[in-house]
Amino acid sequence: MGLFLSTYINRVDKKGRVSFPAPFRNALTSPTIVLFRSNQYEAIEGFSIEKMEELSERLDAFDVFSSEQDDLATAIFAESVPLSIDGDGRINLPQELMSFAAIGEQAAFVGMGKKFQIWSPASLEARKKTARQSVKDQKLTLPKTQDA
Amino acid sequence: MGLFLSTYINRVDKKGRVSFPAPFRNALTSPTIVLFRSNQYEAIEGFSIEKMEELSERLDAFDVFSSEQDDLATAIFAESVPLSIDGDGRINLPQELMSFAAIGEQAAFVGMGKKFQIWSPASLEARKKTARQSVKDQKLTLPKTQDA
DNA sequence: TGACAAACCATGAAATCCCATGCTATCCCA
DNA sequence: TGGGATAGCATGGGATTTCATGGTTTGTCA
Repeated sequence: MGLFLSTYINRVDKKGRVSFPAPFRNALTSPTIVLFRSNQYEAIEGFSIEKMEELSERLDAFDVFSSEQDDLATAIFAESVPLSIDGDGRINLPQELMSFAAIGEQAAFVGMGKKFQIWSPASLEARKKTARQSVKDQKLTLPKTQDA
Repeated sequence: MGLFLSTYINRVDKKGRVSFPAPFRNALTSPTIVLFRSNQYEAIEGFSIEKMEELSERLDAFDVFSSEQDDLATAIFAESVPLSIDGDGRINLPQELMSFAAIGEQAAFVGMGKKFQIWSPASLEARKKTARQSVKDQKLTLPKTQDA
């Protein structure tokens, strides 16, 4: 599976339909995604269905004893919404998620590698600013991979 | 994967197409590159999509739902622009990146080893001048191993 | 039969592909 | 070594396809 990269802003029509960005579609191996509320922001978070299955396995294997993880997993799996991409490359954003993320006429699809988020464009701008700042301030860097 | 070396200046046509220098193409293993705004200069930076995949793996070291992961992913992946090189060896420079780097009719491709930059030729000249001066003044040398 | 969701169709704009051209560097052979 | 043939490359223009987006019809289920 490819990566979700870049940011795309698409229009939400009155039926709640939005075009799922073509590059994101190409990153998927199956036309099904899973959406749920971000636990940090007023935004929607999403994975491919494969990633969701992988998460589930990981939780089963390692994290059963962390109650914190368990709560999170429970919340996510319980509240997640599976959506399929229609023949025209669109998804139907559930009303409840839209209002949670304050999404109106436009939705910003934000690529984050293996996951993506959906924001109201206005909130996203602020978020990007603080993300950049936070990386700078905390001097966050990516750890090196162990060479195989 | 080979290295990006030397500097090439190519013409940007009215559709926003530029020939991606042949030696740079040969340095790639897949015809997809990723561009983003340099955070130091008014220039575009880029590398191969493989590099991006490597970054994604490193990001996996963080917990999926941690704010560190989120900050990094937002700062890195959300701002990037994937582009594929067409059958004629050209890319389509997004308008937004072009104006950020003040690129008009010509684009200068600057090889920097594993990454490259794209400049407006004029800005590049200025930059080269100060870079040379800085090397002279500070007697900069290369570390034995360097971070990307 | 009515209401809602899903499939289907239409359209304009933008990105991509395809073909053509001329220039330059390289090759090849006398 | 000279010089013509050849191939690679940057560049331009037109044709074609993709994509986002809007509307219409069909299907489904109460």
